[in-house]
Amino acid sequence: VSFYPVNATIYAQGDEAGPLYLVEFGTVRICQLTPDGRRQITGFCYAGEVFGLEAGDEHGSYAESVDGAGIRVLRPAGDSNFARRLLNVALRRLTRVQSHLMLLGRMSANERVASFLLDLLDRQASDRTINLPMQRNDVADYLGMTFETVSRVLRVLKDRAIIQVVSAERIDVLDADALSELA
Amino acid sequence: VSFYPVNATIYAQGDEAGPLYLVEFGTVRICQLTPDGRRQITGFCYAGEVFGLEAGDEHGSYAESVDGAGIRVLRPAGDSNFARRLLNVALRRLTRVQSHLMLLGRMSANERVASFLLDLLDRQASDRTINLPMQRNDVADYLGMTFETVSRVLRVLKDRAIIQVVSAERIDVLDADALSELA
DNA sequence: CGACCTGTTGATTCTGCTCAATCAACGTGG
DNA sequence: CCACGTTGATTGAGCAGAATCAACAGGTCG
Repeated sequence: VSFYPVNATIYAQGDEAGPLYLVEFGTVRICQLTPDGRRQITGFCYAGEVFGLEAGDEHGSYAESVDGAGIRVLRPAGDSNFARRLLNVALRRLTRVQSHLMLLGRMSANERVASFLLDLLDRQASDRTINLPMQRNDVADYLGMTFETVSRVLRVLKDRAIIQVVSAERIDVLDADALSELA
Repeated sequence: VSFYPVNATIYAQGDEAGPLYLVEFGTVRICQLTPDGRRQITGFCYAGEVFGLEAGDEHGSYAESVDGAGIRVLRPAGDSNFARRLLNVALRRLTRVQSHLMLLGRMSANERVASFLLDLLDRQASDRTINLPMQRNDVADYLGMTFETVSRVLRVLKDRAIIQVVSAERIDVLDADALSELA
């Protein structure tokens, strides 16, 4: 298990692929860049989740730690069951990415943020408090919008008494039903 | 091998998953719907491609034939190599979907259409003529925009002498470099 | 204390959507 | 054979949502 401080690169685009990575604690973002520097975050990985699986022998995306993160490297065993386990990881990721497609292709800014908050709520197994380890810019690049718009949407949700912005990195959900309604 | 006429359902959302499908000829679209009926096409499958792989035992998306399509059903053998082959299919699809994320999240209408045309050019192994088996509405739902905008972008590309719209379902690329530049 | 970074808010612009009209291609029935 | 209805594509006008540009506040760290 190795420790990555804030914004450290775990692997870069073009690096040789192979090993998988397990998040022990902290948060990781998986990103892609356009030639002219626009960034799309294709996923966040939290404690207990696995990332680094990719087709080909080169990474098409890059991974960075969002906050301080502990990462365990999983070297692939030649195990015959291993393909099956990899398949599971790949399929889980696939469904995740596909609903992300829906979000980016067909949802408004309000809906995107609401969905994102609900997803966090679910993954953090909480029913009220949400922890946002990543900053607004990361959220924006994940949701396909600008950080200003993220900020504005949060304000709208606050004004409607759906959420409470306790601090920049902590949000309390006051009305989960209204949030589901929006998403 | 069974034949599906235009717009026929191959499997529906919620159907039991399991078998894979190989496109013998024709085109298939994979779609998802929001509760209120907005549609996102997550992928097109052309001759020689495989679809139907999903996590869980229920289909999260649905598949339809775009034009007349011949589909072969592949029943999974208990083969130990089978997991490996499934993994390959899943990984190929994953990279495809991930670049689609970039397209939906970070690209303008012009860039989306240009990328789409280049992708078709590549997959049809042609260097000039593109066949569009799907109609504008399908293209729009794939690219996360409206069919009117698709039409308008095509007009812009035509006016710039980058493409030639021979007919609704056939486009000739006059300047592939300019197209790459746009995408 | 000052410099910097993140986040919020405001003003303005612009891309793409909505609504609507028109047109071409096609099929049907008189 | 032609009038009619239907469907898909194109085009136009106006509008709305989100981006851009800009100012400012709070917090952190040297």
